[in-house]
Amino acid sequence: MPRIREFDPAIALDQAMHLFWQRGYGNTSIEDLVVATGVSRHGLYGVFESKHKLFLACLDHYQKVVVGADFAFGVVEQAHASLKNIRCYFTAISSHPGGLGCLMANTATDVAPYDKRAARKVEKFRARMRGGFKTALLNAKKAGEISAHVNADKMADFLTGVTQGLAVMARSSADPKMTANVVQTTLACLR
Amino acid sequence: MPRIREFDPAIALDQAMHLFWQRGYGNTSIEDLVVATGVSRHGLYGVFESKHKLFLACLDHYQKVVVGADFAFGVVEQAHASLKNIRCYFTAISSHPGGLGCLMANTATDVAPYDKRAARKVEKFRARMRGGFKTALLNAKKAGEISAHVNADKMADFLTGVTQGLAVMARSSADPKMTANVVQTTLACLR
DNA sequence: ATTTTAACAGAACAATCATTCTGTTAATAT
DNA sequence: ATATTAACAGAATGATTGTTCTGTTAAAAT
Repeated sequence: MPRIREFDPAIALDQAMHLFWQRGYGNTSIEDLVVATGVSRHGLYGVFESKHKLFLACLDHYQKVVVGADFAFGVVEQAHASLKNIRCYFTAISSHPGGLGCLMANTATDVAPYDKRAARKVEKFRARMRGGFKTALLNAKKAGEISAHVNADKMADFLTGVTQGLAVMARSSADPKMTANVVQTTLACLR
Repeated sequence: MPRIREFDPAIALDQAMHLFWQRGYGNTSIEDLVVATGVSRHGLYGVFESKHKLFLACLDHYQKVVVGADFAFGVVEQAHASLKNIRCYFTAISSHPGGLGCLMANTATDVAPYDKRAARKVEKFRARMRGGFKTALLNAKKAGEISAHVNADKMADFLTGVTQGLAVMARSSADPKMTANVVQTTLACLR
């Protein structure tokens, strides 16, 4: 009996995510979201409840479609990923000048200190990266691609930390040569 | 003839800096600054012109008193600094759980994408770090503390990048063990 | 003592924020 | 056809934002 919804929540979520990624939580108003999604205030509130919950949903969506993409960190999370995949990942993120950085890293500095739920998602995100790197590193060790003396746990933490630094650099338009040097030196640590 | 100012702009600047560091630019209102500094709106505007200019002044102040402190990056910038100083610096920032991160790194993700003047300060800050690290690395090479094959420029870029990653981790309350692993692995790269 | 100057406290301002409300419209079930 | 349901567009709301304005007060120069 009810009137049918004229917008696709999944598409609106994706558009909202890109806006939050670009502008950050605090710099994005409901009006901005209305314009970007083409959905009325009432429509957004009806589906997502509040700006805050919409944002949290965007964090999950980001991890699904951006982080997990097989041209992004997804390449490291592939089954049987090894050194080649790690190199591939770092090469990919280093060739991304004038970028938006990483929504999770932006959230870590922006909203995590004020928002426990966002903070938890950031922490889970880091755990995810550490896990992905660790598995790939163990595979690489098994294949003899890296030294047997490498501590996979420590190295995974390290790679995760470097990734966050690269995200900050990308968002603030660091010199691409500097980014390249970070990546190059990081990969050299894996020998 | 005029009435004399009842507050010290230098003290107000320092207090404002700590507030911006803690809360970020967007999450800090003039009212917050009035409360924290004990200075009236008119007083703040009379001396600092606008919230934005006050923030920029805080970025400079931060670099002077926090970054340059000799228990912080200042230790790397000391004359004749070498490997020991770099180790000292990383050890110091790793033992800082539940911290505020780095105001410059926060600014890099928060406001730099929207504010050219802040972006320029972030870029200058990075150049400063690279320069400090490079000099210390060259000293360390000369002293035979690190391999002669180390490329000081590249390694300085790398250390700067890692530092930004550690700042993100500190601000979002990453597990101290993870931070320690990042630092440990980074320092191991210097052999 | 009086005038001058600018800092003072805080009200006032217009803009913008997230959120809610109002009346209208469209799709289905009867 | 009609009643019902919820989505629609957009106005209204109250709070908060950065900034400016108003009248008062205090220090120094005359």
